[in-house]
Amino acid sequence: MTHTTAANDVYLQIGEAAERTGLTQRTLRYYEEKGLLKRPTRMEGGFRLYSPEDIQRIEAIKQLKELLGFSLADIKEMMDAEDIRLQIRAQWRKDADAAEKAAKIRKAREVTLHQTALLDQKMEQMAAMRNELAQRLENYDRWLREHAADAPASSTKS
Amino acid sequence: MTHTTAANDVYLQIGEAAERTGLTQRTLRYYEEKGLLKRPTRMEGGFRLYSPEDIQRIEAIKQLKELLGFSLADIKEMMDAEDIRLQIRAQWRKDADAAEKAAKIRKAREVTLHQTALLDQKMEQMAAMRNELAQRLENYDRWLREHAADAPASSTKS
DNA sequence: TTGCACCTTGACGTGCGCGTCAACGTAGCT
DNA sequence: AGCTACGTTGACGCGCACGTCAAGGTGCAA
Repeated sequence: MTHTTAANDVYLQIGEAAERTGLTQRTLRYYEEKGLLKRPTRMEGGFRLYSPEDIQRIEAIKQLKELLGFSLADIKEMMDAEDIRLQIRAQWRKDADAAEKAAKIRKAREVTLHQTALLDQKMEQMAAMRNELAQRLENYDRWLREHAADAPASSTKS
Repeated sequence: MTHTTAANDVYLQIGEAAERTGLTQRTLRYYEEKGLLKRPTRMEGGFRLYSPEDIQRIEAIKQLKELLGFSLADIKEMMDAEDIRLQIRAQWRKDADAAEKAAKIRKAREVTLHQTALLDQKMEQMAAMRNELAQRLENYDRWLREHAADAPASSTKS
């Protein structure tokens, strides 16, 4: 409330955007530089203004990177596919060439299919891993239960 | 069969180990240098000999890295925990101090619990993502079905 | 219009995860 | 003993994903 620019607007300057997404300003500029983010709208003087959609996109990127460990190059591919998707939705009525639309959609479908396959593979492996860990945990717990009273003279607390 | 060292033995030199695991010799040495792999047994002249267990461990590391995108530092933590686990199993009978064993086990349990939590979180997010993709796929397919006959004069095959 | 917080674009620095030589030793066949 | 493939330890290089100044412009309140 002190002197924050456009306090009631939903558009965020880079500082606020960084804070909200948990990234740094440098990172946001870097993503933009690498084509992961489109150039956001600017104020008169050139200050970046991030729309809510921009913020969403940033958080999507963050997830893909931190959660799934994809490289920025990988993510760019995905985002490009996503862009095509949105582009399709935008041009839904304007462009009348149905054949071309079908081609685009098939392309998008293919990419999406590939992504789901990758995801499925990862999830499968993770599930297997999780089972191993769970089993391990059970073993620990069982041992601790069985030997709960065996300790000779250790302090009983903690 | 040409002149491969100890062709009938299960122990592998670094070249073969690299080939089997799909990593490079440099990477294997690097992992060893970083403490991710224990120093493997050596031949007289200092050549590394990887045991089947070593190979397994290498492949575990590879999975954790490539599949889940963990950093080598993260993986080292996990492997250290795993080492403690194996150490416990090895010293099962020798060391009689039950209290100490319990402490180790509780520590290992804690680490394992943390790992499962991380995994669960990741899996949850991935499942959500997968749903989005699946929905998208459905939309594509539906569109393609609905507009299958709409195309003006496109070839009917494919 | 001055002041300060916030922003801009370079440009160089940094840690990770290796790649890539260089110089040299070893294993095993002949 | 010699040849050659395979290995050893440095040490420097590299691309990625940013971190970190530096030098300057912008926005807004006082």
